[in-house]
Amino acid sequence: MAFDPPVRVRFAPSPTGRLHVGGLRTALYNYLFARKHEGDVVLRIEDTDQTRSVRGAEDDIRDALSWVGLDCDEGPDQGGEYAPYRQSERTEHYREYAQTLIEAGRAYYAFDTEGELEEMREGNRAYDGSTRRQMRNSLTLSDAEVDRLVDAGDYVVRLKVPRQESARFDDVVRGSVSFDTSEIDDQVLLKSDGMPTYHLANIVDDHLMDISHVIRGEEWLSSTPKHVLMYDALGWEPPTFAHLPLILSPDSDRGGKLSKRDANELGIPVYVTDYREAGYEPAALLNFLALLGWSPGTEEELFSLDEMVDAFSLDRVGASGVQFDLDKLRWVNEHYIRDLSVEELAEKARPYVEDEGYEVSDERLHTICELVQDRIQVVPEVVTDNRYFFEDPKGYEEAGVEKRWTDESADLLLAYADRLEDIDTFDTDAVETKLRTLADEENVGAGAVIHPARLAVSGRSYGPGVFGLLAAVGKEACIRRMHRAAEELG
RNA sequence: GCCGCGUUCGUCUAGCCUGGUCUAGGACGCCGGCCUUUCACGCCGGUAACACGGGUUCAAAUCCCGUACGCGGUACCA
Repeated sequence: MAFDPPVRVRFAPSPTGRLHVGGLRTALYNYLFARKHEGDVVLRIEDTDQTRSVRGAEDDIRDALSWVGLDCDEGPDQGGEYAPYRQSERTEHYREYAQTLIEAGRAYYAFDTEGELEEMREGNRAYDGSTRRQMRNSLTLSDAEVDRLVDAGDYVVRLKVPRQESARFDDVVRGSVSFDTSEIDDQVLLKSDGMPTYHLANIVDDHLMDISHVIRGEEWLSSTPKHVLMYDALGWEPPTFAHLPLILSPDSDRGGKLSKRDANELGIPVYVTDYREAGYEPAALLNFLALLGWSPGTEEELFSLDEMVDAFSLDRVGASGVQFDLDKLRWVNEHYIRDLSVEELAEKARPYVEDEGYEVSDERLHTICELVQDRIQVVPEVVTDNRYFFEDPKGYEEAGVEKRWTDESADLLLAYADRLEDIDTFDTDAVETKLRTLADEENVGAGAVIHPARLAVSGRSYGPGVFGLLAAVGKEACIRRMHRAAEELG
């Protein structure tokens, strides 16, 4: 469905740090909406704060987006007819419109020092219609003085917010939102270093780039009336706004936006590229994120990117904050892992296996992956959850021993180990046959051997089917581990 | 503090706009069972919610008002 004025959305991160999952979700929703309506996605880098800019951040953003496969139509890399796409390279535009605003009487120069501003704030006043007359600006100083100060170059431009008006706008997810302008202060538009603030740059670029829909986080909701005032002052039509619910920390006691600290303390990655390191499937991350704040209205939960594009609609986006749920992400990821071919899984798992210092042949890794594929949730668990494939167990799971190890276990295990010696082709069928005949001859249930064998070889009471497990661990190791378990567990 | 936004199972949500079909549906998690003389997958079942108080109405999760709570904003940060 294409819109009349063509849909153009922008994802506008600031390179003050690596791309956050919340940022990725914003990018996703923009992407889904644009693709759904056959529109364009613009990547715009909002680097107007030179002091907070972090080297490498832009590369990380690029990396993250390309890893998950959200491709933009225009941006610093691919260019486009609205270039440049870095705000630091567009300063002349901002200066031009700041000037227009001043000439229209909708903005003014201000020369207050930091000390003067501080003093005002201590008096609990805001720089607004009620105080601007007491400050040092082009509204209170003589023209000659203003010219002199402007020439000296040390000034800012502030928006002249009208008193006692209502600034209202429609938000796709929240409906009509309105603010009384007396609550809004005279926001700085152009900083003393010549750079624009977010507010100015944002509306100038959105207008110049023909952005039709502004889809961004709720933290921007309160600054939107300022933007609406500026659109009005410049005689521009504002875009359609959609403010997305914030992603909150899953720790309800802590509350607030999901932060870097939560990441470390709750084991949740916050940066997109950390999800890559942690072995999540990019498609799964996207799928999970889509569901965090949006609902298709059906009972489907698993979507490919294309399916999401199809099902997406902004008016099915919720308005309340959502807690990040790592368990749910893992569940989604689990499904994507099952959809992988064994070869793909093995290929993805290899680096994690090698990082742990283990060596393994392609053939054996393939066998291991086959065994564990439907019981892991993230790729690295091929090794972290199944170390016994690579080294002898360092101990035995206590609960398992308690439940499964009996007085006769050691003898049965030793007998089984003996019979394993006779096997030439040590495969799943062979170890199973040996075990079942032993159980028959000893007149015990197969479980009487199965459980101790699993415990001895893997150190645990759960895992892949035992016979496949034993075969994959190999003859020598199995026999060695059984002897050791018989000794240690008696 | 002030302003704005929000509030359905522990969590993500459907339902709310267009009151009755909601003894509130699904999913994650958790618990139990089946399958497997093993583990998991799978399947089946269970657990658990309309923040509170007033209205309006024959009827309210759904509409209105208030309160509480949560979140966001309140910078020459984005």
